[in-house]
Amino acid sequence: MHTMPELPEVEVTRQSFASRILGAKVLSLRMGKPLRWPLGCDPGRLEGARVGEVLRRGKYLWLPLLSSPERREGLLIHLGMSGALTFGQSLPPAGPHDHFELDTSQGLLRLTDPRRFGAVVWGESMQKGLPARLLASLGLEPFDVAMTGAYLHERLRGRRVSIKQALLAGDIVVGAGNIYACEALFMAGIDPRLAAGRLSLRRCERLVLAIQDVLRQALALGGSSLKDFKDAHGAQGYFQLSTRVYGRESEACRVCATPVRRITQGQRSTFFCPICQKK
DNA sequence: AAGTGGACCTGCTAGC
DNA sequence: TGCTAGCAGGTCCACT
Repeated sequence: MHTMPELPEVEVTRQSFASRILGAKVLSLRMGKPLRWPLGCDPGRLEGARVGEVLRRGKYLWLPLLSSPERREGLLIHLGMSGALTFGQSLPPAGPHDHFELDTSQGLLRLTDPRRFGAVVWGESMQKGLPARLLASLGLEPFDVAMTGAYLHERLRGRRVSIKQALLAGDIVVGAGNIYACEALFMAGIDPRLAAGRLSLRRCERLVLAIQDVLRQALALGGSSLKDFKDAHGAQGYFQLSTRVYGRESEACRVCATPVRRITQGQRSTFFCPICQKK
């Protein structure tokens, strides 16, 4: 029951427990082995707080914990590479990879994260302290109305990194990780090695649509389950059954049958079709 | 400022 | 069968 958390998986997770945990009263909080950052507060201070509406920003979730009317405290949660949240009233006993548990009046919220690149960080609000710092440099949400070809074109101007790496950096547009960046570039017919600043406005427009398209599709399929991603209900996703290039090295391109290539960019694998993605 | 590479950590699989 | 190398969904940070 672990994961592969790009935007669709994080959003699917959010939707799978947000309404069930809303209004719950915090009974206790326990941390296991260290995650990416320390929690940043005494776990006891959150007891008695009420859970507000769970929000998503990029691949982060914000869990508001209203300890009093004027306090907008909460927890910023990131799933890292291998994290998964589960929420329920009778979860199995905690295992060796369960490093965060929030017991509430409506169920137990648990983060399972073998690699521990994930994080649970307390903040007085989303706009203060460590949460604010982590969120500050995030780019636009892919479905923001301001997310247009013109915006992308403008933000990529002068950038010499490859378009693939520019997408992954997350400071221009959030949400597409390694899988969906590869998929979106394929759908837009763009060579992942192309310098970001050399994309024409027209290509930027196509790329925006492709990113939105692929994320929408993945969302509709409940996300990807590469290893065994499951949402907080335990339902798995099916997007991985339909990837066009990701994870398909040497297999035939679904459009032109040319073998899909795998290259390394910024220490990450990139999959693409050398024919369908010429420049 | 922008680009690059290292760091964090565990588990799984392919290959010998 | 058993060991080892290589790879995996992310992103921060230090350095050039």
